[in-house]
Amino acid sequence: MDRLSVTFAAVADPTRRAILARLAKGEATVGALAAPFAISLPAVSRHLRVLQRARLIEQRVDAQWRLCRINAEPLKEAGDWIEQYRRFWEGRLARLANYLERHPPTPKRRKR
Amino acid sequence: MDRLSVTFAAVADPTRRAILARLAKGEATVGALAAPFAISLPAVSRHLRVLQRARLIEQRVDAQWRLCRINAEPLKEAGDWIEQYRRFWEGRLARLANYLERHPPTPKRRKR
DNA sequence: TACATATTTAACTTTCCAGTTAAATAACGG
DNA sequence: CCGTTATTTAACTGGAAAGTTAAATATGTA
Repeated sequence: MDRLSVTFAAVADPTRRAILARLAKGEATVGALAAPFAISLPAVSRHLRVLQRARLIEQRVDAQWRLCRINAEPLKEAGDWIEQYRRFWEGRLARLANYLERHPPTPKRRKR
Repeated sequence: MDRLSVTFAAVADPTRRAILARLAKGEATVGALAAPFAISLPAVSRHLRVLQRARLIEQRVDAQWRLCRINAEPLKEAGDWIEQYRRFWEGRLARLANYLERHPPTPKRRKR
């Protein structure tokens, strides 16, 4: 899978987004990250592996703890991709599309 | 699934992103959208259903054609979510993180 | 050494996703 | 009405994802 797909897939899960939100406030251990969720620790561990594969987090070992840290850098590329489409949800084009939705141009029949 | 998850999941596929890129240039029929890909028409049809479920496209019927149109509006919310993390990949915080990565602070052992 | 804590790995289940081919549906044009 | 074109639905397959419990691994402490 390409990087962009991996990034988007990683954040397409509410648990993983919540984990990132928590890490935005600072480093945390796996246990601390797991605490708010009703799922088992192995399940969280796997979510972390997905985030790690997407390079959205990094882990550092401190004794028996794994301290997780956010690495938002892959989100830059994702944000850039989305940004391409900004003109479609704002400005002239969006208003035009909106207008056309309400006032369809006479639908020219396609002959062949 | 929540809206944001649905949106991210929809764009986490290169074929679907390519379809959106094509639609950014204007409306297209299902057949025209399918043409560039090496996959069957039913497969494309399902990709379109995923995009439609995410409300990233809309379809309009013209005789036996389904004309697809982009609706980037859901990307706004996705972009906003990503934007929250911008400060982590640029500016002070990113530089600090980078610095710390290179010069780890004396790792204080956790006692208990 | 032995125990407790933190986390991962293994093995398994269930569900979802993307692809296939073949058949169904819908609309046009002669 | 019939054949052609456009697209979807059905039925099936293979593989990946997310969850579970139980066992393994690693480290600090008594």
